Amino acid sequence: MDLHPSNLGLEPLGAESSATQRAYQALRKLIVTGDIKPGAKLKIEGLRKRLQTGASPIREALSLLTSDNLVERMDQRGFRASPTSQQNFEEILMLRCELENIALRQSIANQTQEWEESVVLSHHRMVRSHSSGGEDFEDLHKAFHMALLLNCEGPVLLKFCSQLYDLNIRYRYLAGSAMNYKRRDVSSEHKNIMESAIAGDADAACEHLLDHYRKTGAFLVGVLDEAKLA
Amino acid sequence: MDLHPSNLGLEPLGAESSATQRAYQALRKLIVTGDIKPGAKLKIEGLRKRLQTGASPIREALSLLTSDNLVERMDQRGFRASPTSQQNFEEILMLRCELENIALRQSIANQTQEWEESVVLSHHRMVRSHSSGGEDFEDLHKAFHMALLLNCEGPVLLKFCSQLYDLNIRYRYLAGSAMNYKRRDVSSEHKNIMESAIAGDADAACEHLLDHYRKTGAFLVGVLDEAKLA
DNA sequence: ATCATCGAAAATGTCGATATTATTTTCCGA
DNA sequence: TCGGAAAATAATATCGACATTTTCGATGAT
Repeated sequence: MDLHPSNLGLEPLGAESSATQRAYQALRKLIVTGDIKPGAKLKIEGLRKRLQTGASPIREALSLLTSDNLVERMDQRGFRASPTSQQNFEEILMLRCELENIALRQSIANQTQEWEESVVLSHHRMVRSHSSGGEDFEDLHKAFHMALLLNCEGPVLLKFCSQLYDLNIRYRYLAGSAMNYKRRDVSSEHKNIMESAIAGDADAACEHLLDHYRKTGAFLVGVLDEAKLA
Repeated sequence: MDLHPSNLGLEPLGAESSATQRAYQALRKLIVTGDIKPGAKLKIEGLRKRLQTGASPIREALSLLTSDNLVERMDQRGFRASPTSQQNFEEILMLRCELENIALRQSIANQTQEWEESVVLSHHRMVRSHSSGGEDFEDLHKAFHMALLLNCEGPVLLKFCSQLYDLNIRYRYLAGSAMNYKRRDVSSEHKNIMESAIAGDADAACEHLLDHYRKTGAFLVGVLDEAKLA
């Protein structure tokens, strides 16, 4: 019964029905992963050839991405990928902490068996992909974090969280995607979050979650600083 | 130097440059004010005639509105105005309280002379329009509330607040726009917020602000309940 | 009489072309 | 030689037409 298509970016990416959806997903990925650099101009003609589709779907996809804060529209001068900055990163981090704190507490308050199981399952899949060096780790990582929140019964809140996740992960790709997770022991952090959440201890779960974000954040600021990004 | 066009919905609506912008603003207004009813199907052909423009601008405008949560896209079945519900209203109210609380505190923390003046000015304009029964009261009311937050130096946060404001005001129109403000003494609430903010008292300002929202919210839930909306 | 299936009508999504607008290059004058 | 205006170039924004999909209604069988 879910009529909302651009749901949370967690659909099976394989066979999208409309060309617009394909272009939307493809462009989103290109921008989030950094294949299209922050601030880069997005020329319709170039994208048309790159994605093998017409101009209309491209244009609609860009319009959708505009309101996701991944693309900016310059009134009669086309589109460009949203620029990055340390200020922007810190704002995203702050908003993520605030909103996910709310969402996670609600999720835990509404605790059900199905939700518990979905959290355990998504965690397991993420861990398995990580140890086997799976290519889909990033998707599963997002799936895990969203699974934690998904029980909160607030569609708008969830959408904000999903948007902010994508905005944030963009900075991780900028710093080199593999590196971060090898150098930090992030597994135990995930495990702590999951276990506290399942145990119904909202305070502990949120503390672990926000800690996780702030540590990742501090780490990233350091790396990005070296890379002279901002 | 502000390149972002769909800024916060506070631009002069008069002469938009592109047809897409015109359609976007027009459709937004039609939906927010309830001229287009919640859940109504948005047929391209109909809108094309109604707004005197081509199909492409309409489609792009609808795509933009989709990410603003004012329009929903059904994969191969066109668009429709987002439905309303009491749950949705309560979520919006909650998020507004959380986010504006953050934004207002930051605004006050960054207090400057220009900001103070813009708050006073926008308040005065709103009051004047109200007493003279001006047609633009709703726009000025939004301008006042946004002016309070505008100093917070967080573009994403501001955008969220602006979006939530529009989602919220939609419910007020649903209940009959004039009625609400006549029956409640909202003037003193506004005044309290403004004076506390200018005085630099963040705690008091936020308390007044959230109180203002919660009172309006409770009032609206009552009215909407009678109207058997949700 | 009810339900399923088929067909007609309408609406969506997509494409190619065109006019308008921005950008770059060139050329002329100071 | 440098600055600025004007033409040339490129890119965007918009339109109209077409193909595909959905929806609604009618027909016919059980």
